[in-house]
Amino acid sequence: MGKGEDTRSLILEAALAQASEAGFESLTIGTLATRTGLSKSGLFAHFGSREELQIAALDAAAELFVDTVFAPALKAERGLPRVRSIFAHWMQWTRDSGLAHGCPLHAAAIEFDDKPGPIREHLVAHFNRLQHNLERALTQAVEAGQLRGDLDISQIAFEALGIVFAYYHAARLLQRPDATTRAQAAFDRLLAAASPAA
Amino acid sequence: MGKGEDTRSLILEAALAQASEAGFESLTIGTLATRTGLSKSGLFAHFGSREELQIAALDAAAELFVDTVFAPALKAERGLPRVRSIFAHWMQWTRDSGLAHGCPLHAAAIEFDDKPGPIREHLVAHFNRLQHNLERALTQAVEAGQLRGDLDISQIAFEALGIVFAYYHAARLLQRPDATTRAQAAFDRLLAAASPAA
DNA sequence: TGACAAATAGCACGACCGTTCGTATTCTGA
DNA sequence: TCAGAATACGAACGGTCGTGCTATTTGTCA
Repeated sequence: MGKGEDTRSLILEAALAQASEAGFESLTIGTLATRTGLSKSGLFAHFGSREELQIAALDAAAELFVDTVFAPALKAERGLPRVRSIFAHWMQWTRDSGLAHGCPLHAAAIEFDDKPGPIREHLVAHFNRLQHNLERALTQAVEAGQLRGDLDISQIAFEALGIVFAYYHAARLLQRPDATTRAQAAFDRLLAAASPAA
Repeated sequence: MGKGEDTRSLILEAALAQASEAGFESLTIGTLATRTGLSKSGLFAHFGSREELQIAALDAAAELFVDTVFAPALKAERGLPRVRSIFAHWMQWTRDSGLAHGCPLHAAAIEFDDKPGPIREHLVAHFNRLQHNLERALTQAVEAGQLRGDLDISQIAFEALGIVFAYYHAARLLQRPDATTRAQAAFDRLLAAASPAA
């Protein structure tokens, strides 16, 4: 009950767009107030502090990520198809979720990797969950006999993350048109080396 | 001639440390003035604008990167040894160069990937140079017969960059002790798949 | 419909931002 | 040594920052 909840999620929506464009440091009360049409103090009252606002936005981003990347991948069948589906959704998740500019989680990862505090802790938890979800999908592919049994799952997840980071870098900063192709090739090679046939 | 040059490089040294700790957005006149013991206006006079200061710091970081990563690798012999040397220096270049905290270039890459302007252009140029230097070393390994002749050099460079990004992420944000091992394993696998024997 | 709570606005605060300008200090070369 | 240039400082500016406080509006339920 209450329309406070409504405006709160409107604020968070604007916050995600802002974080996507210019990072979490740019998540300022004044900017967000202008963006939502609220007054500074009116917006402020919803969170109590800037840090709480940043945490709320971070958690919202993580939730949106799960909904956009992992949830749809559940429709693909268990094992390799689901792994490939996760990767495909992952690369274009900001587009799919309306965050036209970069991945807020990636931005936060660099901005807060050296700043202890609750934001950093939330961020680490989100990335650990991402890693865990990814490893589970990979494990299922192993169980289905689609990937080698002696595989180091954690290593595959590590390298997959790297491919996505390189993709973001090439696509966004360098604006390279071959970014998608390169990332896909890297991922295919990663899975090929992990398949039992070889 | 002149002591202006001296203080200027002292300022840039402090700026690199600051950017390593908290990113380029944290490169503020006031902070840097305190850090160097100069007055705000005194420091300001050396650059004329904050943006010029940021550009100078960015260029200094890129120069330091080349001196710390590529220059020492020239001592290793041409081909695979040099490629491996580059990678080894790359992973620990911030330690080697006294920037105890993250890589400023990596931070800048995320902070400015969506902000057009001279800073972004400088950054793109630096990363293109990095890519070029890396590809040259790889090409030499191909010419020496240490890597396959039909190799897509650019693809290898793309994936190597991804491995380094994943390493930064695991080592800094997640503080995972296996970060170095994972990155080295990924790089070894990358080179193994590119070697002619297979 | 009226009372009460929830939500929002208005205003002020101290701090820091980049920048300008006039002045003082320090260095340098003849 | 002494003039002139190079360098650094201090104070002030208009802005924006996060955050309190007090009103005022808005929504909700008996």
